[in-house]
Amino acid sequence: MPLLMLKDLPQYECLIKAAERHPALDPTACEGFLHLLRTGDMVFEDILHFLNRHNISQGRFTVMMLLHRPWVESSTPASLAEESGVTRATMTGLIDTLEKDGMVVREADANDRRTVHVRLTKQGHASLETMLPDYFQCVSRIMSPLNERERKELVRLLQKLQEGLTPSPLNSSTQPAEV
Amino acid sequence: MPLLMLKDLPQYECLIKAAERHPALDPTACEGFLHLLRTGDMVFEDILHFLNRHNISQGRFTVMMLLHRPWVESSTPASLAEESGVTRATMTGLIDTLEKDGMVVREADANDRRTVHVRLTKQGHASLETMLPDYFQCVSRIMSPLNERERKELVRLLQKLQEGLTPSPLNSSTQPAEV
DNA sequence: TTGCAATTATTAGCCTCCTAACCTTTCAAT
DNA sequence: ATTGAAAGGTTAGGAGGCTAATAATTGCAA
Repeated sequence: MPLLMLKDLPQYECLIKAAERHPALDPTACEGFLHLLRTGDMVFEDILHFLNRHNISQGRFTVMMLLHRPWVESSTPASLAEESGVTRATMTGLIDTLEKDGMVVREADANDRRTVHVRLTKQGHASLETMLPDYFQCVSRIMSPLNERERKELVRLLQKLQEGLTPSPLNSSTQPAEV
Repeated sequence: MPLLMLKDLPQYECLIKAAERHPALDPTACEGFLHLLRTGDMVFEDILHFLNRHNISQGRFTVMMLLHRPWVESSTPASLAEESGVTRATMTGLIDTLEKDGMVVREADANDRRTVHVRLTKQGHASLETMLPDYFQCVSRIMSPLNERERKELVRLLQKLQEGLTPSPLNSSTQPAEV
């Protein structure tokens, strides 16, 4: 289900009229809000086509990207869940499928018998490298309507919004991810 | 699952370095792309809190909003599915739950015995009116980091992206929605 | 008028996420 | 040493999407 379920966005004039009935409605806020969700949906739908082309789910692709980082040789389910933003239970299922497909292997930890290490297989690395050019072309095409200056301005505005939304600044513990 | 599964966004320097290994990677495109999905996720997470406060799902809230439009007295499941961007099968389930909760009623069509009309009950209208002030305050708070000029600029940039993504301009058949 | 295609709504079954509970292992405090 | 809390991974069950198939109805065309 898309984040924003409305197929057609309300016109600005409609928002103005609706604001007469609803004092709390801020038209420009609503307009920006709706366009934000809508654009995210359309971008993600484009990415879904990429994922379908390569017969992989969003979750499995993200796990493979995380394990493909040059300085990461292996990782644990808990760490992958944390970096991905899914629960550990969900990560177990993602790893199950990836392992069944021969993309990753589970390995026991020598010191702590609770922890498991997940590593991309040779086939996993090769499979991801096959997808990446298509992925980056996809991203470039999506952003192509904006020039360099507009992209920078967009990022600046989005960062301002993100700062206002960050619940607690304590989450900057882990190292930033890489593509 | 969030649209973007990475908890921490890659730093711009990481993108530069990754571009050395991947010729197709455009750093500024990736940066904008990642921030766009990330911001959409954070905004939507905020809305999820609103929905949980009022014990309603995103889908059911959208259906009630569509039926609450002043010029809409009733609508059909097919039309609601179309406007919401979900399948008719999904819409059947949403209406089932709303009907069970007394928010909407199904009514037979006088002329076409295939079609069903869905209408908000008095209780449905009242229930939605109770949520709306909280909803609009939520939206206003989310957009509060940007001033009027920045909001307009954001909408302009997002619209440019949307135009590049629109698959076919034939979809402008239905009337734009209202909040 | 009779038959066939299109449309409406629904049902059934699948997938993937989630929460809650569970078992094992580790670690720390007594 | 022992016990209890914390952490890692997994399992079980539920919610909500989706596609595909089904049943009833309509409308058009031969």
